[in-house]
This record gives sequence, C-alpha cells and structure tokens, in this order.
Amino acid sequence: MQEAGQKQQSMRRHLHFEVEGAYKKSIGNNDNSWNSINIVPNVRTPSSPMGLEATGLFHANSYTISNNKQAANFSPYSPSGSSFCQLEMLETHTNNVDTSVRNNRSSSMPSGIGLHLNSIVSNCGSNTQLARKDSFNSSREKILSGNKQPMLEDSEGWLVEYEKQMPISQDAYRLEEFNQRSPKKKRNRDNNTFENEGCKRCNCRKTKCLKLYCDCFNAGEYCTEPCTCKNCFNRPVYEDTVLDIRQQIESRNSLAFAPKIVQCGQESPQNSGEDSNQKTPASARHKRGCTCKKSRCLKKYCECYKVGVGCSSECRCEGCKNVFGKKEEMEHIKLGDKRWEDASDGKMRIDISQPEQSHSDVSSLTPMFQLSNHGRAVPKSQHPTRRHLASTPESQVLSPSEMSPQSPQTSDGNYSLMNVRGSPGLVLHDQELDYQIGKEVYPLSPRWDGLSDIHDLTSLLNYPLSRASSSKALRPELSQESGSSSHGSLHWRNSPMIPNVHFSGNKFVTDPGSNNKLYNVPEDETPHILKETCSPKKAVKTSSPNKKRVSPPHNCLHELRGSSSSPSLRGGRKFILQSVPSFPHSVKLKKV
DNA sequence: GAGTTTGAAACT
DNA sequence: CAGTTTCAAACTC
Repeated sequence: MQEAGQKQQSMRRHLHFEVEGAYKKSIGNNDNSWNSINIVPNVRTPSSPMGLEATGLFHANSYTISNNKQAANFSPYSPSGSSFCQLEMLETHTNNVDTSVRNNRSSSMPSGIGLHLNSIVSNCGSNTQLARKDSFNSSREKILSGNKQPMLEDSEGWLVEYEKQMPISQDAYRLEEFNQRSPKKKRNRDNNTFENEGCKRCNCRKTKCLKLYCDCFNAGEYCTEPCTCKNCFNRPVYEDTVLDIRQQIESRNSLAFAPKIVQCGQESPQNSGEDSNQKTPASARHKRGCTCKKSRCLKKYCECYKVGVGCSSECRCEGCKNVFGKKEEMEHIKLGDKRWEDASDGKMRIDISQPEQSHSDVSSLTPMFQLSNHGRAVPKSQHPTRRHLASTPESQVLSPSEMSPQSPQTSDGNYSLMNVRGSPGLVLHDQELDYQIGKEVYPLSPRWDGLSDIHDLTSLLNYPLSRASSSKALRPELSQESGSSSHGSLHWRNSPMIPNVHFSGNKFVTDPGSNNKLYNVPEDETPHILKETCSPKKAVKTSSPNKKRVSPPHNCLHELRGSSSSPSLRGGRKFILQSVPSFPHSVKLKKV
C-alpha cells in the first residue's frame, strides 16, 4: 500500500479497507470520487473502524475501479492469501471513507461473467455489470447470518440500518451533498447520455439508485462516473446491497429485470389470438408495452418509443402514433405475417442455411426497424459496425440501447459480446422449443425467456437460468457432444460472439472446458422462479394489458396454450431446432 | 437553467 | 388490485 500510494500523485487520497477482516461500506459515493477509485490489492491496511464485519468475504481481491474508464473494472487478481486491499481515491472527496469491497464475485469481472441479463447498455464500457448474487448466496447468507449485518427486509430500511452502522456515511453524505453537482450540470449530463458517453446515466436523487427508477440499476449496471446521482448505492462497493435489493425487487416482480424488449416472433401464436405480432417481421416490441396517454408514443416518455420499438397489443397507450409502429399497425401486421410458420406442415422453421443468409433471413424476422423507422434514424442494432448485432440478428434480445436511435455506437467489441451474453432476447411464451441434434431432440423450455439468438443456444440456454436468480434448480448440461462437432453439435457455441460462459450455480461463469457443450434443461428443471409464475392466474395477469407489473409471460405458456390439461408440453407447439450440416448456419426451427 | 410534463415504479 | 404517490427522465420555455 505504501508503495502503491507513493506511486500515486500526492493529491491522491487513500481509502483503506480491510478485505478480509472487516466488512465496511463506504458512502463515499460522490460522483466525482467514484470515478477515481482505484483498488489496489495486496495492501494491508488497518482495520476499518466501521462496525460492519464480514468475514471470509474476500478471497480474490484484486480489482480496480478505473477512473479512467469510468468503470469499475475488476481485475482477476486473486491472491489466495492477501486479504487486504487498498482503495485509492484519486482526487477523491471522501478520503476518510472506508470502503468495503465485497468483490471478486466473478460477477464483477469485465469479461462479462455474471453479466446481468437485462443490461440495456451493454455496450457501455463504462458500466459495470451487476453480477448475479445467486452464485454466492449461500456464502453471503452465512456471512450475514454470522455477521449481524442487517438483512434486507426493506430496501430502505435496510439502508437505514446500514447507514446507522456507518457513521462515516453521514459525513460522506454531507460531503457528497457538498460536492454534489449542481443541477446545472444536469444538462451536461443529458448531453452525455447517449451521444457522448455511449450510455445513459442516471441522475437519481432520492432512490439511492436502488430502485427501478434508476436506469443504471434497472439495467443491471452499476452507476459510474457519468452518473450524477446522489447517495448512490448502486456501486460495486455496495454490491451486496445492490444484489439484495435486486433480489427483493425480483421477488416482487420476477420480470423486473427481465429484458424489456423481446422478439415477439417467439411468442406463441396462441399467445394471442391477438398478440400475433410475434409473427410479424416487426417482431421486436416492448414486453409490457406502454401506457402513454398524452405523449401519443411520440416522445421518450413512451417506453416503446424510447427504445425504438413499435407499440403492440400489449400497449395500453391512447392515440398511439409511435413512429416505430403504431399499435394498430403492429396488430395488423401480425395477422398477416406467416413467415414463421410453414403452412404446409404447421411446423415452424427458421432456416439459416447460410451464414450471411441466415443473418439476413433472421434479420428479416426482426424487421421492426425496417418496418418502422419511418424515416427515423436507423436503430443502432442495424448499424453495420455492430458486427454482433449484424451477426446475431433478431433472435437476440434487442436491448433498448441497441434499438434506440440514440443509442451510441459501440467502440469496441465489448458491446456485442455483452449483449450476447447478457441480453437474451427471444421470449418463448407458449411454445416448446426443442432442438434436434441428429436424431435426438432436446427440449428447450419455452419458459426460458432468453432465446436470444438462434445461433447462440448457449445464450439461449443460459438466459433463463440467469433469470432464475433464486432458483436452485440448475439445469444439467445438454452437452450434446453426441453429435459430431460438425453435425450434431451446435456450432453456434463456437461463434465468436458467443462467450464461453454458462450459467453455473447461480451465476454466469466462464467455462473453458465446456465451451462446446450444450445445455439441456429438462422441463422439470425449469428454474422455479419461472415455474412459480406459471399459474393460469398469473398468466392471465401477464397478458393483461392492464397490469403494470408483469408476471413472466413465458411461464404461462400453459395458459396461453389454453387451459389444456398438461401445461408443460401438451397443447403447445413444439419447436425443434433441426440440425443440418454446418450448423449453426443450418438450423431449422421446427415446430412439431 | 428552471420549471413542467409525463409515465413508470412504488406505495397504500 | 385499483388508485395514489413518488420518482426521474423528458421536455418546454
């Protein structure tokens, strides 16, 4: 630490935190200071005065919150023994604030491991993706139970308790207030939101960035420097807090952090007799729809417009004029588009026999932009430079940032990767999706919301699991090594855009060894979080346009299928990803 | 830049 | 669960 400090400029302030011995929370969340946090491992520091203790939290403690990149970057430093870290604040205003870093849940790693699925601005290099806490729930609970740390019963209450134990936090708050950017800067921030920063940052004042009001939090990201929020808890140092609250929110609404934009093409036709826009080329839409009454869906107040999608039957908007697709238009289109379905045999197929074609073909399935731009800027998702988007056409979840005309262009490959990793897209609400390898058919639960890329079953398979944050049910690996790599195996996993990430335990982990494995999740192993929402009642709720809070639609396919006796497989269409030579370029999605 | 409007989220 | 309040972003002046 000394050395490290000496290397730093004299202006640097040092925040010390004991990684192993004490669990300290820092309220040093001043926006500016946040930027300049560096956490340097291997530095021993005095125990924090903070009363919060958490033992055994840190085993791999190196991470760096890079001020330069406006991001919290956690380096995979794992000093088996070193339990102390130094948090260096560069030009910080909160020099006396101890910071606890409960880190190294690979979740926070830039590699994309543990990326939250709902990231909307995954291309924002400045954002730190939140990790699923699931993977370390057990340890955390142990820690907490033995830690006397207040458990979250109420997010606000928890914070209150939290803050009570952190006298420093009060000062930090004052400091923060003192250093708070003036509202005047808000405009600057606004200017930075998309065009300049490439990502949208928040300006929360009262919610501590721990509610869905906060765009960062909502997107599963930590607040970063561009944010002008106050009393922000949505930062890596409060990872546990964030994750707890997220879990709470998810407990209220399991889809709270689910992708808001889905490919309706994947929705069951039955899902509606009315909601057939899924079949339309303009298949992307807002999952819950909007409820605009005055803006006519022509302003960014509108959730649909904001992300560049047309309104759908899910919307309860009034006087919809959405340039990306009016509600009425969407419904009209959906009725007419049959490309998803093979009329001759009633089987649904996606033929992506050729790479480029597959892209174009699939893209044709996601024509939302094509159909609905209406002369507006083409959503970034179509931007040629976004190779991953180009190569992962519609099947992937269209993140708002991708879809938004305002979304920034990604400067590096990160975006796409993250997007693929974290933005599962297609939502199967009512259809069984199986993929066939050779002669075997592997069921993919339609409950899985994450069919993000036909090319990427990995993504597809992983997403739902991620959704099952609290689920202990872990799907077994599909590992369809049965087929030859060229034939039976699904090549998409080899796709450059497909990270070798899979869902292990409760989080995403890189699995170098299983890079080529497929995952098969028996239906009965569907994450309970998804299962539990499968009651007809909830399904109705989901489909109800009047519901603000949405239940997982995908879980309810039974209902969507009608009230047929057996929810899981019967009554619904079954999709089979038919493998053809040279998959992934030759994959057929077959409805059986 | 201040104030207003808007609709989602949260609350009752 | 419907109605209300709170919130932060979007928008207007």
